[in-house]
Amino acid sequence: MTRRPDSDEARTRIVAAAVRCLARHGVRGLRMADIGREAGVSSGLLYYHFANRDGLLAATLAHVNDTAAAGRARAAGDGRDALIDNLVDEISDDPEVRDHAAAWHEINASAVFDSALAAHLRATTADWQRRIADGLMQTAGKTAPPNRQAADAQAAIATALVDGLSQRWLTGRLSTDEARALLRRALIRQFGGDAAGSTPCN
Amino acid sequence: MTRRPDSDEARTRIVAAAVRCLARHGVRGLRMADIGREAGVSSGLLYYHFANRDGLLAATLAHVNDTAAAGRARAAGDGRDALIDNLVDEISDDPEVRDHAAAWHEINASAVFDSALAAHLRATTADWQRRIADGLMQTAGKTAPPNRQAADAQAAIATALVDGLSQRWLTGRLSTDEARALLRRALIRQFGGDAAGSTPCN
DNA sequence: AGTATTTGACTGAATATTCAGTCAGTATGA
DNA sequence: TCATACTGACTGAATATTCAGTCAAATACT
Repeated sequence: MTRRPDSDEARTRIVAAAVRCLARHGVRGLRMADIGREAGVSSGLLYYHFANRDGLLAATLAHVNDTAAAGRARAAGDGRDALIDNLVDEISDDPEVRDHAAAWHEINASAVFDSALAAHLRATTADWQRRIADGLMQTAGKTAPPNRQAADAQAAIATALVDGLSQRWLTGRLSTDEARALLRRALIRQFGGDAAGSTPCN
Repeated sequence: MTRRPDSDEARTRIVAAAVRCLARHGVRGLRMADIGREAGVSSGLLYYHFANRDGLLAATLAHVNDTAAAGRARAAGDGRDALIDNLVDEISDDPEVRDHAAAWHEINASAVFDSALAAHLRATTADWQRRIADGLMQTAGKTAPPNRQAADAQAAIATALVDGLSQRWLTGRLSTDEARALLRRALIRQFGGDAAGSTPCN
């Protein structure tokens, strides 16, 4: 706790500011000067901590990615209903949730043209899906024989649904309530009772 | 092939070039000079045909939209299976389909921070969903009472699913075959009605 | 202890770069 | 000759990047 200005702390503040800017203006609207202002730091310091705009962007995206993973990890609750609630809560009026969703979508969009980013994203998504598939396996026993492959497929579909609907929501094509209701409905049907994975359709 | 009054042809070439650039580099990587080069035309001509970058972008978006709508309209076939086939074909190794999907996703991503774009997108999406809901209504009679509201919801979910999975595919998190299989599976479950019996797994 | 020296986070004005948009001029067909 | 289609060098504003210099804390020396 020395008084000396702490390099790490500033770096962290910069990345946090960049996340906020990213959520508000997108990758294309991300200005170094804005980030500096938002972080309460000079523009020069950005270059002290990061090689250039791309470097800062990469760090920012990595941070969002990590935050996503962490947030999903802490989400608790047993059973299929809790699982669905967690997923539905990825869409919410909470500004923090919205910012996070916007940033996440920016990463997704950028990853189409950035293979390094795509690799990170692959890992995070795999993690997220694994967590859901695990949840499904634990609850499946009650209604159907556990089937890992089916659970994986359902998890993949579920996360894609979350992303697809949350994009509709972020672009104002669906209200928060509509998006949540549709997502819940879709998830219930996907995870739903009909002897789950026992029907391998392919 | 008259030599001079080529205005329309050049305009078309420019838009086509813009679509290609959009699919390759995203909105954020879209440079007027690049579009000119790609179209084999001077940068000045872009401004002869379009008011500014936004105007060209709007025309490009409209073109992608029209192409999408046209493609979807021509896709014929009755019944739920044909409907599902059409949706699954939004994911394909055909380079044209891939470019189109990439452009579509860029538009989606940009629309989060651009309300004008969002308005366009809202209209196109509504169109797409209506078409699907119509299809569902026509086939629903056989297994369930037609219910417009339910059909609308299913259509919204279906298109979100297409977008969500196709993003996974564009970022290399799913192969073409995986994405198509998952999408088909999800749609069957979604449309299948919980009157599950009618689920032909093809 | 006190004082000199070094370190490194940090600033912001100066400079470089990028890119949408312009314009003066050329070529072509009617 | 007139209008239209077109060119590409150029401009300027917005942005990214650099760098000489400041200052507080850490360290070394007496």
